[in-house]
Formats: sequence, C-alpha cells, structure tokens
Amino acid sequence: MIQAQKGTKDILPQEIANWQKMESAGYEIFSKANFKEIRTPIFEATELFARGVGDSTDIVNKEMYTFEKSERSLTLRPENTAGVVRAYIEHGFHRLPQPVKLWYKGPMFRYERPQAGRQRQFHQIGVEMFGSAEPSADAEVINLAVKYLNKLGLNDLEIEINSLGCPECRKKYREAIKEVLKPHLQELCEDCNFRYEKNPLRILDCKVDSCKKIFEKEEIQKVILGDFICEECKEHFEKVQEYLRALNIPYKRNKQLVRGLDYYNRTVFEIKSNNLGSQNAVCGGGRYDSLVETLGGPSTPAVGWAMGMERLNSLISKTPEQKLNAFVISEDTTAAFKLVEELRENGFSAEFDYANKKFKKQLDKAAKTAKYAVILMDDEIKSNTVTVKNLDTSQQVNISRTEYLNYIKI
RNA sequence: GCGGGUAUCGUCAAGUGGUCAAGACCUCGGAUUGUGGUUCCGAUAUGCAUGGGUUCGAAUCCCAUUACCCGCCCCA
Repeated sequence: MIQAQKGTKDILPQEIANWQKMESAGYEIFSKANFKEIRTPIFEATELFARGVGDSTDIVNKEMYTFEKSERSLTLRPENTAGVVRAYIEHGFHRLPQPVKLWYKGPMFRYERPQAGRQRQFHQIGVEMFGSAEPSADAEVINLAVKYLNKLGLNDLEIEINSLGCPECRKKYREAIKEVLKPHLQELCEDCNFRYEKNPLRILDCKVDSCKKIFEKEEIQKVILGDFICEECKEHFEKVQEYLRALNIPYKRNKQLVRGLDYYNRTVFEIKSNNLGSQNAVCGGGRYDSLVETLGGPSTPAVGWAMGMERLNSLISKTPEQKLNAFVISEDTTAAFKLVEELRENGFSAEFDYANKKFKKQLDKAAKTAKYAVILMDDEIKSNTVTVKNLDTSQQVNISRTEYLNYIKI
C-alpha cells in the first residue's frame, strides 16, 4: 500500500471545517485592515531562500527540499516571506501607494524529523506589510495577529516581544557578545561555536544546558540585559509598546528572543500557547527592513509574521459537521433527481438515494444526514404534493409542490 | 543528525507459545412491501507491519527491515 509520505498528512472531510474557518477568519480580519491576499508559487529558485532566509539558518542549511530541473536549482518554499518579497519586487509594487499590505496562506516544506506540531509539509498563514518604517506598522501587524487569534476563539496566549536593534547597534551588540563569550568558547557546544562566527545572537537561543549555564554568568547577563540598542531603535521600540498598550494587547518583553531567520531587525515577536506540547510557538514574526534590498529591490522597510496552521488547528475547538437541509425520499429516481435539483436551485443542500433502496432504508439515511425528509412517493406524485418531515421533531405535513419550499427552514 | 516508544479488521481494541484470532463502534443485509435515529438477528481479519529464525506448534520468543508516534536540535 502506498502511504502518505513521512511528515505529510491528508486533511480529511471531517476536519476540513476548521481549515475553512481558519481561512475565512483570515480573509475577514485582514480584509478589514485592507490587507490583500497574494498567492505565490510553491517552488522558487533555491537562491531566493539562500539569500533571503539566510545561509546561517538551519532552514537553508539542512531543511530545504531542493531539486534540479533543466539545470536550474529549485526549492519547495520553506516559508513565504522571501517569495512574497520576490513578487513585490518583480511586479514593481514599490511604485504602488505605500504601504503595501499583503496576506497569504498555503503549504510550506521543511525536511525535519516530524513530531507533535511539526510536519514536513505544513501550512502557514501570514501577513507582510511593506513600505512603512513606522512603529505603528509593527503594532498593526501584531494587532492583526491578536485579532485573528481572537476571531478563532483563542484568548489566553502569551505574546513576547523584543528589539534586535538596527544593523549598526546590532553590530555593537554582536561584538559585545563575542567579546564576553570568547573565554568560554571551549565550553560551548558545537552549534554555538558555529553560530559564534555566523550569527552570534543566536547563541543566546541555545537550549543545551551547559551553554545555558554559561549564559547565567554575571558578566554575560549584563551584556544580554544591557541596553545595547541605539536611541532611535529604542524610541521605535518604545512606540511599538505604547501602541500595544493603547490597544490593550498584553505582552512580555523577552530579551533573549532572537528568532531563527537572519532577516529580522528591530521588532521581533512570538505568540505561544501552553497547550501545544514542546513546539509551543503558534506565531512568529518581526521587522525586516533590509530584505527587499537584499533581494534586489529598492530599500523598503517591512514587517510581518507567520502562523503555523496545524498548530492553530490543534488549539481551536472542533466544529461539528453540518446536516443537509433535505433528503428526498422516492422510488422514482427521475422524480427524486428533479426535486433535488429544485431544492438546490432554491438555496438548499439536498441529496437523494441513488440506488433507489426501500422506503425504510431511505428514511434511515435521511435521519442520519438531513434535517428534513422530503417524501415523494406514488401518493404524492398523484396528488402533486410532497410530504415534508422534520426529522428532529418527527412532525410532517403534506403540502403542494408550489408551497413546500416554505416549510423547509435552514 | 541523536535518543525513547508503538505496530492485531475502516476505527477503538482483547489476546503474553497449544483446537475456529474476543468484544465494541462504523458499514452492509434482514426482521418490518410507505415512516427513521432506542430493539432483535445476521455478514465482515485463512489474517496479527514486512522478511527471516527458534519450536511438534508463534499474533505471542529472537533477529533484521519498514512505517508511525514522542523528545532533542530547529521552527510556525
């Protein structure tokens, strides 16, 4: 038997309602804020992700689905910010009135060991806002994330934010960290030594106990907790927080939050839930003011986030399956077919028994699947009527073919 | 890449070396030729992830493989 591949899943009819809910809630919330949906291809040039996501990241280094076709190196998208930025540049969106506000949803691919809340093909929904460097833009996208989650009935979430500063002040921070960690290099794990050269900030994210212990040292804590960011960045960050407070969005400052993608600067944030197991982040994002330029476009500030829809799905309550409005019971297949069509054309969902089974079987099926049974047997056909039976109350009425539709209520 | 766990019908499962592999749900058929969802009867794994081995005898013991789940790493 051929099975679905490791880390992939079928989304079955009985669980599709939640997915439709996640999609329509996104459409509703983002449209109100004038964010437009964009759909970009599922594969892109490998180089887009190498340059966009960053070659110090695990995503690019070991998790990409890359293949060759006609001497081109292509990669299944591991995330969608790079793709959206590519589209923004390619279609000259920088000449549109700014800011340009976009949202997307769709499958992403990362070659990792699957576990709870993590698959190889998974889905993200996200927003990207281009062309505004204002702190109100940061607050707007965080606000949208919160409103979106609220719309799905999620209210008790932990929002963590931090500022990584701009390239200039981050440089200073990076140097300070390298300086203070230098004496401990030997004690740090292999990954940390790799990060030390490539991306020192990520060292603080290390989960290895022996590394964590080193970070607790006083002189290192002083660097971590010290205000390394410049006045401008600090002011930006203050403003973001001011707006969040004004919107009554509760948040926590987490100075060790750095995020795993290279393109972030200034504001970064994550939204977590305790009900997710060890993969507890449902949303992650931040500002990426240099990415558009890195990928060959004009210098354009931007900010955005992405949510993992599988994780989201495990947090929202199951939506019960909808019953059909009507089930037509008849021994005359042609007559049943025509009546079903009449019902459907008048806005009802309707079905009949294709196999023309016995009356009893048909009623049985009707009771299981529909709210009303519409009976059209010989007697009804002769008198040009139908019998409409409410399957919840068992009440039924024989009524003319011109009026029966009024008796069926959705 | 590293570590732990699990594999018996569509689903949930019982079974721990000795005739036919429990049971429940679902599905299908019948009791009931025009009145259901609660009743009763019946059907449904020559098969226990796959391949070897031990044994008179294996779903049960051993070995290998595969798949899935969980954790680390990383991320949404």
